Amino acid sequence: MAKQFKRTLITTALPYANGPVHIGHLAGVYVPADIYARYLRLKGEEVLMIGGSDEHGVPITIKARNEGITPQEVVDRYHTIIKRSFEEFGISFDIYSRTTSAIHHKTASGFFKTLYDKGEFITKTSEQYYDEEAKQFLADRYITGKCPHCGNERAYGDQCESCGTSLSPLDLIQPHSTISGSIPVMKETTHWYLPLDKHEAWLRKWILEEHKEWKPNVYGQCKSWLDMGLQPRAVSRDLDWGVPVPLDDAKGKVLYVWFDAPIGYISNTIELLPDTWETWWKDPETKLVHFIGKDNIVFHCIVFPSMLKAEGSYILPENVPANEFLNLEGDKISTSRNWAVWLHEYLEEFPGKQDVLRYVLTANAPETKDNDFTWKDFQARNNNELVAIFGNFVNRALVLTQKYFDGKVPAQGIFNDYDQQTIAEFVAVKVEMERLLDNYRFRDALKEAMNLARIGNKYLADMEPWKLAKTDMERVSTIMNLSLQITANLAIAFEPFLPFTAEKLRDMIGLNLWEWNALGSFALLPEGHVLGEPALLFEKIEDDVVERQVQKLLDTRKANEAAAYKAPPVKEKVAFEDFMKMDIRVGTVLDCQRVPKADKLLQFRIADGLEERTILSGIAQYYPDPKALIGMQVCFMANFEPKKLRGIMSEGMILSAEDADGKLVIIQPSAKVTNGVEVK
RNA sequence: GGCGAUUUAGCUCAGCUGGUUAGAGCGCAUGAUUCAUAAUCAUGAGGUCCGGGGUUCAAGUCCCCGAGUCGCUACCA
Repeated sequence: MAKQFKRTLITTALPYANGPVHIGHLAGVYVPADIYARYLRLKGEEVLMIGGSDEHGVPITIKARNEGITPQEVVDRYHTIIKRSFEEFGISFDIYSRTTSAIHHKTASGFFKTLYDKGEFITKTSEQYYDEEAKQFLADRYITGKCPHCGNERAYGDQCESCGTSLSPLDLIQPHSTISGSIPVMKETTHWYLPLDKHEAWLRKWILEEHKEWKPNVYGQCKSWLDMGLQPRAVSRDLDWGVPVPLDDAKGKVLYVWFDAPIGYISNTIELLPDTWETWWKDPETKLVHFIGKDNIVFHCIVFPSMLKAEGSYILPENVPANEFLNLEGDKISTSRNWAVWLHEYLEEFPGKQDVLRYVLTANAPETKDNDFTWKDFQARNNNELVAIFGNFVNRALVLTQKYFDGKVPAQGIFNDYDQQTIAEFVAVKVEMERLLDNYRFRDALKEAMNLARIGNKYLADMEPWKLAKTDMERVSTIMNLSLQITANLAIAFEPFLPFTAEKLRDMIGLNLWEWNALGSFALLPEGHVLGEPALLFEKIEDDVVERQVQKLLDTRKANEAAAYKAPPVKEKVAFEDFMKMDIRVGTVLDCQRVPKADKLLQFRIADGLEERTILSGIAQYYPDPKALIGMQVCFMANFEPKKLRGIMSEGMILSAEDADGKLVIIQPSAKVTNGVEVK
């Protein structure tokens, strides 16, 4: 814990280049990482902040296919938007690159080769779907078919977007390839796996014993994984978009994104510092810190460290300050549902207000639990805190100086006890801010910075220079000098959080010196120094502005609801004989109960006119009271291949209609019929 | 279902290894003040610390049972 480091390497989760960046990304990763980087730089420490776009993986290829463009064009588009909006927002990356770069391909495949040569991988052969027409294995997302759960015809091999359940390609009914449309066949394929189980022992010691200071959620989740026992993880996939596996017998195989992406941190460092990058990744005196969201904990605490350890020459992260999630107006942020505040849109609609958003996201950061971003809160924090406390104090100090001293820093004179006490408070706040920042508690650190402005306001209120001006200009001189020194201190204290404002303030008062250690000094502005024209640091945000934003969101929600359901296109024509192959019948529910230890499954006992049969159906969440279904007549597929689920043999499928919102409703005959009759 | 985290004033959050009347910011109320973007400063009112048991001289803080929320994971014919 008390370990001293010479330099700090900060990595930020690589945003996936299939969409722009939104406030959730910012609050969770980039704003805190940027605060940390700026703070350390201000202290004069050696720091590197690495970022980049994650540009491989199946969803990007699908997006490309849907839009009729190449994957490269997709990632070019979003990489450009993301990179530009980060820059404009003041995220101070030393480099923001991408995983499609040549350097990354070289680095990642080299990394793989090293592990391969060291014998760190095992291979496993399994059967996967293969498209004979396109002559390639099909990634989960390349297979569509009917969702066994909700009947959606366009479910993907990994997930049904209609009902949200995750699937395996083998689950799909009537699977077909999205590439050629042909029906895929099962074929053997071999992949390399990283045997995480082999790394369990040292991981246990390293995390559970040596990093007890990690955040509770991070530590707890790692412990949970380690206690469950680690499994080998495939590092390659059959796909043509990505970093090719650098082996002769690996045609058509690329590195799995999870293996590929974190190496991007390394590649981007190499791109930036081709000669000295190893100092940053291999010297034990470098402190490596990963900023991520909570969904990424296991990758960064267990998987990536295992990769680094297997390679052998790399250091391990010192901390992984994962944040929780940010919600928006009470709802989960969602790219696909377009429920988000997009950074590039914010920058356009609120020009010059980068710091307002940075402030709100930090003051309300999801550091310990999920938080909610609301426009009302955005407005309140701007008007009541930035304008009223920080902006107002600076304005008071500058306007008073203008009025009484012609805009020149007046003589300091002699500090009295109250002055000294005020100065002492500043020094105390500085110490506290350091403690908080060093422990990744940015929300509280920002609060302390605001306290400095509060101290300033109180100082002016207590000293009342506007009254003394009538009797004791010498004292007023000291008061205003001190107030200006406070202002200069604010420019330093706020730099990590509100860099644009800090710069504006520095320019305004002509402060050249700015380093963290100057914080707490009251000799930052010399007597006689001429100040610039006072300008407002922040402006009020009126009701109609935030109302418009809320309206925009509501419109989005409405549009989403309207667009939520599109009747799927009619499927391929089938012959009557094919239809007749399906044996759909009516039966009566004799019994119905939940399957233990399964969230979604209901177990039906059906009177089918012959004997009885058991059918499982994944509709438990829509029928909270299974007993109520007893006695009801249902339609079911009678000649399905029986299948064991959760240890119970299911002999058929209950037919349900899936509503627009994904809700399943059981189909039943409109009048009572005899059990076992056919439906046609 | 399993595992992890979380649940404290209207809102957002602090409360380390259990110890006098549970804290902060915002909002609210009252007062003071006018240099300032009606901003500021002071004072105050707000809490069966998710619910139920238990350990202890003493529990928001430890143990057990349960509920809500989020994440990971299993299941989805």
